[in-house]
Amino acid sequence: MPSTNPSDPHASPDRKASLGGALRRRILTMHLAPGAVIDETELAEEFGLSRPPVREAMRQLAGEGYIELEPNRPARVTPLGYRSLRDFFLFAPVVYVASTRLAAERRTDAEVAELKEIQHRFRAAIRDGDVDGRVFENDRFHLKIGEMAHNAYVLPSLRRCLIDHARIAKVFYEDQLAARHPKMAEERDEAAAQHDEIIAAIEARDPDRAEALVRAHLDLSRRNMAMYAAPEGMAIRFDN
Amino acid sequence: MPSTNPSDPHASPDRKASLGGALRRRILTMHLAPGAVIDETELAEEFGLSRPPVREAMRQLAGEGYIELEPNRPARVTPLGYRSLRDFFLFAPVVYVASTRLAAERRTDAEVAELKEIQHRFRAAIRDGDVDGRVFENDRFHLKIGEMAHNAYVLPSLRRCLIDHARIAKVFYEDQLAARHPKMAEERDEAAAQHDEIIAAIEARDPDRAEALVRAHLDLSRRNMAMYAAPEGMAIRFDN
DNA sequence: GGACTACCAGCTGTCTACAATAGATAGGAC
DNA sequence: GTCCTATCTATTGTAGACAGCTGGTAGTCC
Repeated sequence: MPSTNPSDPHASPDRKASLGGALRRRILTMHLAPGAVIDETELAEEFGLSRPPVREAMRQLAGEGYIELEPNRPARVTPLGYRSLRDFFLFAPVVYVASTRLAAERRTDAEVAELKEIQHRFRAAIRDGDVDGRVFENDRFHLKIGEMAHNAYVLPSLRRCLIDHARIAKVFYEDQLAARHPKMAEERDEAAAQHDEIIAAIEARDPDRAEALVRAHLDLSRRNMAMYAAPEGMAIRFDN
Repeated sequence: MPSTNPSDPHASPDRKASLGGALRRRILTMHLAPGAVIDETELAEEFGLSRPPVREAMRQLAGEGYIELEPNRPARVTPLGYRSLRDFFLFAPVVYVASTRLAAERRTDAEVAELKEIQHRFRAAIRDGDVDGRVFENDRFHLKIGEMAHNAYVLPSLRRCLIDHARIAKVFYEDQLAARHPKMAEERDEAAAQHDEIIAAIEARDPDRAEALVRAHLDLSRRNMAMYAAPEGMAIRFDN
């Protein structure tokens, strides 16, 4: 019985919260691939729980959009289809702009400080070549801005977008060919620089500038994704 | 044991779906007031279920924003504070406009037909003075438009807004003093007429007109809410 | 008389065991 | 040989019982 083992890292007092956090992270970083089936029994054993609390956690994750449930069928990680990309770039700007504008108007000093800490960890992950950490801290960064908006409706909307933001980004980052592309390093640095500018605009309580910056930030992602999904043809001549 | 009673209306094959639907409806129509505690045991008995499936349903509802959960504390219906009104009218236009524009671009004929059916039931509820039915069908109407947008991110965002749209409207409609106000009947008819115009714009695949209409629709609600929350002073003279 | 403490009731959280359903596999019929 | 069908297994869904926490109450001490 794994739960009786004191060295088990998951035998902590709140194993359920641990389960939820772990599942979210695995889905965001694509360690659980879109469409992958999730076995209740397996998770229960891994976290030293019985199935009912695991099932509760699954329901919650389903409500948040991480997984999808069908009756009498195993739970599956929310798929990420070709349509997701289009859907995302249609709706995400709306949510991100609303979130960032409100954050610029309503932020507290303590929140700005916390945002800077997240950005610090984000830059550290880039420096260390830690792709998962980079995806995760980027998620935390935008989520924190959503919290700073202090609006009960913005935050859940943003959360749903961020799930697929992270997963779309991960697809791009982990592609080895794309990773070697010189534009890749450029994009990485520019994204980090944009984060700094967004922080500055929010700190200065300047919604207009914050909006312009976050639009540019999303546009950078969008252009990279387009380049990745529909690259230029290879420079090969068939004339030898 | 209520579940063994064949005449029990809740002993249907899918009691859990029934539970979720009933709870959502009760919360939308304010039969479960904001902040009200929800007793698991009570619900389990009412729907002829044991507590685990009830708890699962609660988690799902929490994820969707209907209720709030805290550890070792009873579940509570999501509160509806003075800030909710402001938050709602700040963010709802953004979501409704996105939803309606996309619906106008992507709708199918079958969906338009279904939307007209919902509108038919909405008008019937108004005619019959059925306040709960009016609130519920209005919710269904806007939700259907969200489905017609065929965008995985818009729909959950809209869902969260609609929960409080229904509840805010219910506060207004059920106020007896406001109900007697002559503006009330006017607003009722105008809202229904706007629904018809929105349907027409979506059917005509005209996103711009649909956007203008839905903005006007929200503005009508907003003005009424403002009037309700901050009415003009009473016309009483203290001179006798 | 007021305040602190220990007990107690009720609820939430969890576990084990059982029932029901879906998919897979093997057997038989055409 | 192919298709259909029936059984069988693995997984999901549910029930009932137990453990742990919270809040209230009553009793006692200062």
